[in-house]
Amino acid sequence: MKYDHKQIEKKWQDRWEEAGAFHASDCYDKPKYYTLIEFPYPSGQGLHVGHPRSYTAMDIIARKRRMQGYNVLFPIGWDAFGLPSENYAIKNHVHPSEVTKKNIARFKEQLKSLGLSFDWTREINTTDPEYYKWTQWIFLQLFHHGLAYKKEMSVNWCTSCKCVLANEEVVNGVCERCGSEVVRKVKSQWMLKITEYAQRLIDDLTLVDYPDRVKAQQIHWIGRSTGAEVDFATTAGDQLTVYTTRPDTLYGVTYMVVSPEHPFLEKWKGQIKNFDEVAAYQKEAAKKSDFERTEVAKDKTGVRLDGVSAVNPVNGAKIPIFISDYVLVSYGTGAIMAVPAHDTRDWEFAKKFDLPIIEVVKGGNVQEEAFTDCGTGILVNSGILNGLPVEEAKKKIIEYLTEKGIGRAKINFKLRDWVFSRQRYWGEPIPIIKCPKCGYVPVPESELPIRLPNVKSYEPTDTGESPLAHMTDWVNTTCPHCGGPAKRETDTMPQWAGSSWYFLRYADAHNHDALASKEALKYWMPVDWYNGGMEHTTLHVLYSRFWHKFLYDIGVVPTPEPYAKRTSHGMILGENGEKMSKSRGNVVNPDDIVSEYGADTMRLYEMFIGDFEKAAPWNTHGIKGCRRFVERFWNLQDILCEGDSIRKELEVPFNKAIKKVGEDVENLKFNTAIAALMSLINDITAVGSITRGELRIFTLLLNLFAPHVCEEVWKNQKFGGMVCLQDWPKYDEAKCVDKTIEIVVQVNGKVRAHLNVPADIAKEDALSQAKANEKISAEIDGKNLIKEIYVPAKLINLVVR
RNA sequence: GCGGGUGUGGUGGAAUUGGCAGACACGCAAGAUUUAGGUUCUUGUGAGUUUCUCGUGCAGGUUCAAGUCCUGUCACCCGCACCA
Repeated sequence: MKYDHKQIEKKWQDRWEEAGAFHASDCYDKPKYYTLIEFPYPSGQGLHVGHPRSYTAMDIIARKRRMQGYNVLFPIGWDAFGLPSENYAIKNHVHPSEVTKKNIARFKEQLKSLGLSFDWTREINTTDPEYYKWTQWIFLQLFHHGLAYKKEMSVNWCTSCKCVLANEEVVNGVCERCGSEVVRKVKSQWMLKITEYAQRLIDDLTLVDYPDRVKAQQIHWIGRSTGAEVDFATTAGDQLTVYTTRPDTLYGVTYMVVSPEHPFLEKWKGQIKNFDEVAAYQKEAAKKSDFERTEVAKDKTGVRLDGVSAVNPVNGAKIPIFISDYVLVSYGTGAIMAVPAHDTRDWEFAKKFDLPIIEVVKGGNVQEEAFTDCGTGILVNSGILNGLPVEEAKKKIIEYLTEKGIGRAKINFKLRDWVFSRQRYWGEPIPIIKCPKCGYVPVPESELPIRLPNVKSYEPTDTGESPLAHMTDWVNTTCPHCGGPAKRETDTMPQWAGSSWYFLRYADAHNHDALASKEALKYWMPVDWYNGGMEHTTLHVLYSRFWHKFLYDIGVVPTPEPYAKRTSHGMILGENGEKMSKSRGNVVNPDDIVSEYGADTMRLYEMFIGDFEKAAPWNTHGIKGCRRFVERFWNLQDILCEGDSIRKELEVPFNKAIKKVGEDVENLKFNTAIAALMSLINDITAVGSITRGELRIFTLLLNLFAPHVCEEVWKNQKFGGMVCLQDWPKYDEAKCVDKTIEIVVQVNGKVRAHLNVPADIAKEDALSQAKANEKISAEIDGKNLIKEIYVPAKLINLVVR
């Protein structure tokens, strides 16, 4: 019999489907296991070899859990709203839903050809009104709870997409998606108050099993800092409040800085003698995009306010106020107290503008560089704080300021609220009606979903309005509150909306009355294991944790966190070690691999390629090794011998392999799990034959990685049923150790001999055998034996002089 | 600058309570089978001046013993970045 992957793979994909082998059961008394992959965006390019890396890994976990007796949910769906489909639609004058439909069909076919054990009965699609009804419903709940609000604000505007971007979508000053320049623009936007959850998003990381690097990145992104607000009196009459993390250095303040956008500047117009200069600087700063602003970061610029100054509240010193773009209006209070002796940026600015530098923490040479160390310094020149270490001084000054009513302890976050509107067509309409009398009125829940109307042109407008704005029939409506004429919101939601809750829908994908039933959520949540890309750490994962926490607070979901465990895979790079991309010409098409070598080989190779969590370059030669392995497995059928059990000589290799494959898979060490199976097949080949019992175990193990060929062998050998529905094999710990072992004998740390001894040999026997060894005795005779090191079952080291 | 990570044969990568560095695979070489081989099988394969020595980015240290622990340093990758 020759191995023919084309015939075998299609056949078993069909049989699994006919048998419903991978359908999650709705009977809730069995233990459940929910494995999740990031549902793909069905792009026009089709599947990338990167997709199957994550999918196969979770497929392996899902298959193993089924064999371990769990009711497994391993679902799939489509994150189908988004710009590429819309742009394609604009260019080719087809409806984005048509494009999406076509792309999904292609993706589906490609995914099915990989033999992934998805439960297709729960397939979802974010662009389906039955689905986005509930995305809109969640938005309404956020609105009712004051977490969705409209705000006039300066936003990131992509000049090419003609669309607002979230902070998270701006990378190095350019649009994450298209790479075009991003500028600031003031627009009225829907915002979501993710900042309200900042602290809990940090705290609850202790409840989940995420890799440290993911936790660290989220914590860093949320950017909590503790410090104090301090009120400074000014000669203009207003109190200028600043935020500082170093209130202990208050006596060292020699000037203050406000951001160019600070509202006081307009208010103080009459008193600022050099207002022309100030206005010119403001204008210059506003023109710069964020990118330019950070590009020139090295050189500090600014203008001193002539006519207004401040007073240091602790020592009465009169201090000048500057305006400079190194202070951001969006963080803290938009103003700072500058302590050049102990802050690098303030130090640079002070040097440039020749401002005094007063040392208040001893330990460095503040005329040479800022001394920022908080651990070792002692306060000096600081009145009531003199002699205190930094941390104590912080406490004392906050107490003092609080008592006097001129300051208070304060916690700040770098995290900003989430800009939630997009001026594009292909997204969920925001279910809000703007009434001239009643303001923003939510659409009644009974009217959901608000469907996307058919428009003639999907082209975004240059005024920055959504294409929906031209649809007067759709836009003009009546106010649900007062019944008067009103207009619909024409902005749509960002792509992140549908993906912020999709894992909930899988629990009960066809429910018409709720996003999912309470019982289904209670049973299936949380997701037990979620694997995805590192690039979503501060986007999708953070956003969906936020939504989930909100839904938890209003009693919709039963768990405070959506994902109990999150892991991340490394990228698959091109053969040249660079990121795969069309422009680099190093893209590998998974279809070609599946067609030439088969899905089983492809799956094995993607798992064998290297450490799952690290990036790995694709290597076409490497695939051959995996194909050979599959064929060697297939050919085991030709060397079958009598017997239904494992023979003595293979007892240890088999027990070891069962143990190792099981453990490695749990730790994402797929590469070494496969290596263990390759070793095992080498052991079998060395023996020259295999019993039915041995082949049975091997097939059960390999089935996780290469399911099709294993089903075929399973059927050929008439083991009964389907291999994917069998029990995971057990091993005997006692049979995982060899009866005789090899002990290394070292002299002065250098290997000099190997001993074959019984595994349970006593220390004395081992030592005397070692010394009796010819080579060893030649080394040690006539020398002083100072030390004997014995590591049981491993090594002997004789130290001589 | 801050946070996270990586550095091992010709190649992808194994090896972590410190205990034989290079598992497994690719590639390469020799041999066998074959009309043929981009097939299969067998054997070999870190380097060298080969009874031995050297070898895990570099320089030190601890230890009987270091890829692994400590100190310093270099290079590269990812994320963030004037966040007070």
